[in-house]
Amino acid sequence: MISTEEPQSPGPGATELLTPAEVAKLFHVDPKTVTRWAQAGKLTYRRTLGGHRRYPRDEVMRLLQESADGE
Amino acid sequence: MISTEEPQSPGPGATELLTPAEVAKLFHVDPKTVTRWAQAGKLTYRRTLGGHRRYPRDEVMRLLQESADGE
DNA sequence: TCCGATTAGGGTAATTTGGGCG
DNA sequence: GCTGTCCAAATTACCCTAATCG
Repeated sequence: MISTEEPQSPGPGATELLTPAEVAKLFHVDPKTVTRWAQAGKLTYRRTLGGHRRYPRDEVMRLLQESADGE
Repeated sequence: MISTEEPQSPGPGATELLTPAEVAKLFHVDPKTVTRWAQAGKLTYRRTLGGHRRYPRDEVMRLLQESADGE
């Protein structure tokens, strides 16, 4: 059975990365807020060669689910 | 990323979230009252990494219709 | 290389939280 | 029991310019 999840297949060893805007929309906060979370060590991130932050999809989705009260 | 504003369809696994102020305006009550509804278990919610509450849009809209009706 | 959209910074308002009171 | 308001602290939102992304 093929997984009916996201059609993204980065491949082995590669992590799906989300832009600050994507993370911001998931939490319904400002992209700047996501940046503060990263600076506070609440979010892991990688940086592009130009200095922009990219966030691991797995990390973000996990935190999003953990934030639910029904969890 | 084109500015394709999509107020709906946030994506799989993601729920559209509203701020306490938005919910408060929809119900015409104080944001504090919305917080009490959440604490009382009458309203499900998620937390930002900073501790602020975000409420599922569909949940709020459903309760809003129920309250408007003679339920 | 040019170009639109996004992001990084910093600084300042506005909102939210939690408790308590009426 | 339920709601609105006051308070202080913390968090988030919006303002700007310059640089980066695609």
